[in-house]
Amino acid sequence: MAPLSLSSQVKANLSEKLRSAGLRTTKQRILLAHLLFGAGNRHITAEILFDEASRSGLRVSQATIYNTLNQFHKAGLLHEVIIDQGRSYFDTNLEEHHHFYVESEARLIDIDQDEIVMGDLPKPPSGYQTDGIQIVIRLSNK
Amino acid sequence: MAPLSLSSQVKANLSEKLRSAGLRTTKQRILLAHLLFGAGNRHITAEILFDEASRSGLRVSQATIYNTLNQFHKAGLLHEVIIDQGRSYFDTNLEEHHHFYVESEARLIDIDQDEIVMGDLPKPPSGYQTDGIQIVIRLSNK
DNA sequence: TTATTTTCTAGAATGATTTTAACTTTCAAA
DNA sequence: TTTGAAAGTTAAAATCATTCTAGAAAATAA
Repeated sequence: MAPLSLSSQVKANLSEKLRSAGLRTTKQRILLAHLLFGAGNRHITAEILFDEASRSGLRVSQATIYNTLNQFHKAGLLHEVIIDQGRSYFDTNLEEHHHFYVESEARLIDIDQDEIVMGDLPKPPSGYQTDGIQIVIRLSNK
Repeated sequence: MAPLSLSSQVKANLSEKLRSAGLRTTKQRILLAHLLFGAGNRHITAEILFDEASRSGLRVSQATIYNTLNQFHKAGLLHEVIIDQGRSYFDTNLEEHHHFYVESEARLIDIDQDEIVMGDLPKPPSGYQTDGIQIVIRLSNK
């Protein structure tokens, strides 16, 4: 496939996004950011992103995929969802929300925050602070 | 360390537990069941169980540790908790309950069911059924 | 006891992720 | 601009948890 070429407008927007997250702009990061953030909320694994990058015509190494996902995560651009033993999902939706997980399809489905009504959460033990809450509802085929 | 020897009473109880779960009784399974179920609720990884078994004097292969944890899980004697990328925890507490997870210590802490007040859960999409719900509250040191 | 099935084991294989070390790019300062 | 230090990228090797393999040992059934 011919290399995906991004308009300079799109590139400028993505560059700005990376810079304001404290990240340098590189060709690889711009392309990967475009794949990640260019089309609504996504749940993405390293493997999926690697395949999409390959198909889009930019040759990116696996190491760069992993580095980039981790950096974007640390910079607050992605949420990590741990739901499957041995494979990380990264969620572009940064709003607090939760997930259905369809094990048979290795697929995540968002649950809007307002679809789960929760009362008080338990206080963390002393000396600890809450870092995040994750609710996963596992689904199987009926 | 001298091999841990279990009283025949204890062995009989564990044998019964395995048999009624549909599992054959073997020396390894009895010892591992004792480590798992002999001392209140526990959150255990393959590595922890392997170390405890080694220290207790029975030489058990890693493969047996993994096989046994998976079999006990399939037989309903253990709950699997996926909370950490690339490592499974098995929980001997079969009651519905949830967890704090202290990342810096790789340690789980139970949250009693009645400490979390939840309203209605969202209905699964059509064609799917709910298999289980897991709530994890990640903690960091204050 | 004997036969059949299951379990156990060491070691190889797998699969996701991280590390290494050399090379390239970015960016700030001259 | 040039330049040089710091950061990023890469292929390949290493790591780590877990699973698989194939043969030996133990458990149950006949």
